[in-house]
Amino acid sequence: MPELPEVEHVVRALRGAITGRRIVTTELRLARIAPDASAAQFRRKLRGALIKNVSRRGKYILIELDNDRVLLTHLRMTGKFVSLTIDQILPSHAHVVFYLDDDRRLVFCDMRQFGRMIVVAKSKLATTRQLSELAPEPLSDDFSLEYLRAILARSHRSLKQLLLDQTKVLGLGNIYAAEALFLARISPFAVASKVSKQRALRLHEAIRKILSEAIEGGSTLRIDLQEETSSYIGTSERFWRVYEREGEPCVRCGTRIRRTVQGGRSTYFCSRCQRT
DNA sequence: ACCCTCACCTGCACGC
DNA sequence: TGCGTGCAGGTGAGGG
Repeated sequence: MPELPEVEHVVRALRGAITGRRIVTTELRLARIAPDASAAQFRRKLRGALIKNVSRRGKYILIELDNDRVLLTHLRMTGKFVSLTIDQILPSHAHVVFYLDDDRRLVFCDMRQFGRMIVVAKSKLATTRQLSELAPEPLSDDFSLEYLRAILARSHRSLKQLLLDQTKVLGLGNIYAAEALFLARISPFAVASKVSKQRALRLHEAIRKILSEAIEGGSTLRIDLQEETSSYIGTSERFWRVYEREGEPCVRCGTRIRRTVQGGRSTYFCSRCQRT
């Protein structure tokens, strides 16, 4: 599920659902979700805290508390939040339960158990390992064409791999990296340092377009109305131009979309539209 | 410093 | 039906 746009949707939904609530108590049911704290420490750091705001840095969710701490959450592959009343039964893979003062429970579910939570002092937020190395927000002015060109010039990796590196370009995952490269009409195998100025410009525009389109829910967004998934906070499904479309015709030229493995991950591309 | 590979998990689709 | 295989949108440890 979650690359930057999906995380942004989760953040917006969470903000509406839990801002102003107080955390009465917390149940950490699977220790590896919060590896830096015991269940008791985790509960203690959050007990009684008022949720002031919910925000995002890259794919990290920041739940800001009034006790000078921030609950950092990364959904990784399958993490989800769901809001339940006190008498609804817990879904499967419910690993963390936050009991709120409105008699609801905010539940973190994660089938693959890859998701992570950490409570950080607000004063240490900027220097915390998870956040300190991240590239600039891709939709902010800091992610300028000049920044991207500098990053490209310094790297001899393939573009696809570079785009997945959160310390270089923030927010893309396997899907949006493929989609951005398709939009920019550049091969995922192109060597970063050899990308021309014009292609760098196209890539810069494509990254911003693919992310903002997904966030603002342009024509390609359709909300999944299925009962089960719509109860999860911030869930949606989309139409992809190349991702998971192996063998189907390219939306630009009709050539069959190809899939190959690059760095151990699937890469989808049009071999005609995306020449180096 | 940089970059690659693999491990971390469960579930699901597929072929035999 | 049942079993084995491969694959899944993310990261970070470990090693070259």
